[in-house]
Amino acid sequence: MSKVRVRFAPSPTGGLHLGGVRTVLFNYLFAKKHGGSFIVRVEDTDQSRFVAGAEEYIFDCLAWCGIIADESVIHGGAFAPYRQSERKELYKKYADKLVAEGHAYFAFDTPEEIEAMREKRKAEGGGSLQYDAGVRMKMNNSLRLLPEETKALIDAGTPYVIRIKVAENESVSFTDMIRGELHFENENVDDKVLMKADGMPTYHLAVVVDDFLMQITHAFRGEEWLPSAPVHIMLWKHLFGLENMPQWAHLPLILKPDGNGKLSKRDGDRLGFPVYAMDWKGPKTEEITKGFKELGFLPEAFLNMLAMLGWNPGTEQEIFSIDELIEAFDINRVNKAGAKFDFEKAKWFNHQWIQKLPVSSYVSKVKVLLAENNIEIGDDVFFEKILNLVKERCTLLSDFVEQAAYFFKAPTTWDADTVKPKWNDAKHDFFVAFIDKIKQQNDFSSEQIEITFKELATEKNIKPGELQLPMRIMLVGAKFGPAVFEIAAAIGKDETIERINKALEVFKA
RNA sequence: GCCGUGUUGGUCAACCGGUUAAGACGCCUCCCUUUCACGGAGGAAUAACGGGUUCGAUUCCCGUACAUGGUACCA
Repeated sequence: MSKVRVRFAPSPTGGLHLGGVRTVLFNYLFAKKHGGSFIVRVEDTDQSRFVAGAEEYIFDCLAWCGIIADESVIHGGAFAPYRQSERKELYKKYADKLVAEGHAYFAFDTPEEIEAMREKRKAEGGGSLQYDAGVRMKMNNSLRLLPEETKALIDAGTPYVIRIKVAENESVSFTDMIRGELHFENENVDDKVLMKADGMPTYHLAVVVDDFLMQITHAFRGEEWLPSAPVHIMLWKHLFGLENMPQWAHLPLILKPDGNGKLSKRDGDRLGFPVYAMDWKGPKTEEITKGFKELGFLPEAFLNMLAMLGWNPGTEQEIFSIDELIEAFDINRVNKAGAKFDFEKAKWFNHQWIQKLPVSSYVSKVKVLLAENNIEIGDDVFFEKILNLVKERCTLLSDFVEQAAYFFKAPTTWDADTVKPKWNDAKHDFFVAFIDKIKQQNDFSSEQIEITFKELATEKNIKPGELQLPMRIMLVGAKFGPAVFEIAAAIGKDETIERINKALEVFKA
């Protein structure tokens, strides 16, 4: 086998959704696994739907995921240009070749005429509504027209498209890496438009030409392309030869969690989770759709979660780094059926990765989050220590804001309902005495604080347990966080005393 | 309508003719912890339906149902 070359070919018409990222991922894993190259080209043949900024956005998302293309618009490479709009002439050449060899033809039909044809076929009760062998000799195209009539129309500047001429009484068979042997009867394939009236190719022509020119060996794409695969294969046969065709892999869809159907942006809005890798601002509405990145996902977790949607290693391992994924990935283990997206499981992956990674790898991201919430953090060493103390309570990076805030800022509200009903003078006296004790104490380690605390409680004849919760409320303000003595040790003696005193006043009132 | 693809617990899923049908998420119970978590131990919960083939089908074949994708001068 020649060197593996795979490609991801996004259409810059919107955000990069889960299905898109997973397609990239599988492409990337496969390429890296086989020491091949991963190239990103841009499918912008429909200029009317092209969204400004979408192309940059896609590369930003890939960069966040740590996926770097070997060749692309921004990374260069031997097969530039990578934008289909810049390769226009190339496609035309191949389309003309197809016409010259009788595999394609000019069609002058207006949209109205085609619509009329469909209505007629429907009325006649025929199953198919396609522009195919059954009707093409009744349409306004170069197959039915005399050569001089065709020429006259073209010379007169009549808009036309080029359509593939699907051979009659034949069939197409091919092997899909995921689905195995597939078979299509030509009578079910219609004469797809190859070149549009504006001179741009359709995806059908462009994908084949580009895959050939860019020497793609394995083509991964969503399952929604399966029905048009026969057209692509015919094109390969006519243009470049089946022996040069890449191997196909049609990936299963990512479905919405409730009900059925392809996951869409709307589902995310409705169910409250992101479907885009990063924040995406709609071109018209200016409305921002939340991304996994901004919600507080680690790219490692995001990729890990996506990889396990539709693929599994056949072992019980679920947590994979990108390198481990490359090592373990096997296209034969990709499932055929679509997978429903489960946000709870996605969060679980993120929680796992927050624990697994050293805090140093995400400390700067958390720092930004705290800064956004006006929380001053001290030096980095102390900050990382705090992160280690609270990380097991964090599912999203944004959880660190609440979990770490009280280490840097004294509480301003206290969960009084927890303390007040059981509050009494004896407890008040305990804390006054406790302050005196720790004032004299040089060793302010959590262990020593705990010893002092418990000894004093025993002395005062109060169960330590009954005092720990009030102490927590004093330091944190609420019922959460690591061991109280750890917190006290972390914030230091002075701050601890200050917080206890402050709370004592509040509880008294 | 026509064509394609798919169907193991609520979700992700293993098992590719013989299993008490793994594991994970979520849910429930208990333990740990006088906080919240983590962790530990348990639990409930699954092969769409009907025919074949076979000594034996969740596994193979055929129907049906359901779902989903395509049926654009969108990708």
